[in-house]
Amino acid sequence: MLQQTQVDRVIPRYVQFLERFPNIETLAAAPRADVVRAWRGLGYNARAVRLAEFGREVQERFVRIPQETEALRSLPGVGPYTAAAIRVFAFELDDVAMDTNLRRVTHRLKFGIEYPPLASARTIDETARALLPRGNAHDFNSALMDLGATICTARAPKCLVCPLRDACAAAPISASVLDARKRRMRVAPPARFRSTTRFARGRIVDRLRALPPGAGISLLDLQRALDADVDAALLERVPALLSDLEADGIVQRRGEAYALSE
DNA sequence: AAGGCGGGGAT
DNA sequence: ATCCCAGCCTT
Repeated sequence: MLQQTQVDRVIPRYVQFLERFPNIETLAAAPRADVVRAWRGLGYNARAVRLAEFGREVQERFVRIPQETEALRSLPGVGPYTAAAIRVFAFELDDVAMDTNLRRVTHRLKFGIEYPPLASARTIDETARALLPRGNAHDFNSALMDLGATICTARAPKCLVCPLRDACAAAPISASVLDARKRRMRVAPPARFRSTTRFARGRIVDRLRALPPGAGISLLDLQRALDADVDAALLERVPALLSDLEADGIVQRRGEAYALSE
């Protein structure tokens, strides 16, 4: 849930999710569509599909969630960050969970303002590892993430109250300078969000999620339901979007009707 | 290496 | 209005 989604918005969903799926056995036994339904409001619905698969594969291949990086990485939805996060926060092992916060904090601390980038991802990672205190990875990761989320923020960092100010290569950062450097790097202006396929996909899945379990909806009815929210140009592309969603394992076609994939 | 994938809070 | 978020997977 925390992959590209802010902590404050995850917490209530996470609590609800654990009520419905309190352990890996329950998750493994649950229909995929149940997991996708429980995911409402979180976005990036493919993560729900991967989590459902994660549950099944853990039970099938490992019984319990493994601790080794290689084994974790072999599971669906588990990349470099998530594998390290499980090791650090669930198992108290020494590792670096390099998320967007740690990346930004480390860059600023050791190399200066991150626009333009002054170090490769690999170098950033090695730099953070060199700072990791043995036996205190949980505190280390937690502290730097919180620092990044509250003080060393992406937009307007609060260097004046930062405990690392004196040791920081970037401090004090002026918000306007940060903005200017960032703008200088920008290439093409992004499209209006409501006219993106991304928006339409989200509306489609949300409509299917609202269906009674087991029920489906025809293409025509679906387009009718989306008419108020989605541009006409995008409405024509709903069939293609449904195919994409089907390929992603989110949607299932049943004859002329569409539903969440079981 | 680049592009796709959501939704909502913060500024 | 725009930015950004405890990334991952596919091409």
